[in-house]
Amino acid sequence: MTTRDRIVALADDLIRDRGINAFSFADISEEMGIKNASVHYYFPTKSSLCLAVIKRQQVALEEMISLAKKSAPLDRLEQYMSIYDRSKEADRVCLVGSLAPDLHTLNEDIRVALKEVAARILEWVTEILEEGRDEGVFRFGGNARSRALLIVTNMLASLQLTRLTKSEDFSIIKKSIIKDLTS
Amino acid sequence: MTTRDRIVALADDLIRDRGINAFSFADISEEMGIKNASVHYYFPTKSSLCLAVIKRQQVALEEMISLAKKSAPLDRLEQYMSIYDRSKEADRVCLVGSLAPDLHTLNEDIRVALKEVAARILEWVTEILEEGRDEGVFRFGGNARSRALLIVTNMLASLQLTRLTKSEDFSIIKKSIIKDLTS
DNA sequence: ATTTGCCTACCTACTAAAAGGTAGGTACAT
DNA sequence: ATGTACCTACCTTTTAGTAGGTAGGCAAAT
Repeated sequence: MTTRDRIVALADDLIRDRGINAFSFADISEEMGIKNASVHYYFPTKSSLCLAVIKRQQVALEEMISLAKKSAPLDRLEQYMSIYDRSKEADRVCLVGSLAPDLHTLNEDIRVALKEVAARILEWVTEILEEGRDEGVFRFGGNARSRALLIVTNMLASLQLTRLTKSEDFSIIKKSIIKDLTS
Repeated sequence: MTTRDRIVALADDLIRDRGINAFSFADISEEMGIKNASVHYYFPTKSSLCLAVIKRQQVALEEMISLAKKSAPLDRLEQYMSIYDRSKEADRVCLVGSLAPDLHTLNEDIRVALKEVAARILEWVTEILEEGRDEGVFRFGGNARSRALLIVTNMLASLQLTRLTKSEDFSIIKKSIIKDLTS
């Protein structure tokens, strides 16, 4: 991994651990054993670093979507949920859930990119649900996008809420979502 | 309203607008037309101010719960949801949803208080659901607490996600929750 | 009745640390 | 000899927080 990639990965981790406004270039440079100015060499501003984190997420998301393309709807849904599994293990929240509360402190570029991510996730889950219903493996009321909104909000907030309640609540939420859809 | 109460109300608004780590004592003192040091007179540290915000939320929550006590389950659920309505109108997120992503930057006192709030909300919604099911007005699979987890996560994240998608999505989510329970 | 003293609710003026960011230099690889 | 990937050494602003002062209200002591 290049230094640049390591910086972005570390920033991503810090943002999802404690929020965009609670980490500094010093946190990154110290952790990496380089100097403050060297981080600025790759990312002149904090905004540019944050944007890189989001763009990376976008790439990873597209990769996951196209990798899952051939799977059955239920498998695809479980793959979607597994994104949050990995976050939960490290007690991180998701990127959208970390940045949305601080949205009003972020510049336009970042807001646009974040909106794209949110829209893409919703689109993907909507697609999975539609296909699942057509195939008869999923049952749910309302249209697929409304159902996707419910599921995405469940997943997003589960990482946040279960920081405060019990960790087991995370898997309770996951199992309930699947059960609701398949029974 | 006393100066002290105005400070707490303003801090609450700022936290839910842009996050705990993106507002300063200067934001408060300027808005109120007093000096930085005067805010410190009431709240020696930022943590103590944040704690006061959470305690205020706890009081408001208990007030709402006891005020709603005699209402029917469906009305009580709608009263619970109306908390988020008021936030959505001002494009604010909820306190738990604002602080949870930044939890690792907060001290123990605050974490404990926030856990209490989260637990109390869950308890209340669980109660409403149980009673609604017993009375035959609500239908849902799984136990009441699991269902409460789903609904609370829906509401918490709806404020965050709909900052990024469309505002109408917020009422779509609300209506879907009610419809799922009552059909 | 007036003085004395204390409390509340601010103020001025400051500090130390941390923040994001910059200018310009260097060492090595191509 | 040019670019890449760092570095040293700054700067400015903002941050949370503090020390100590003051003006007015109240209340007991003289």
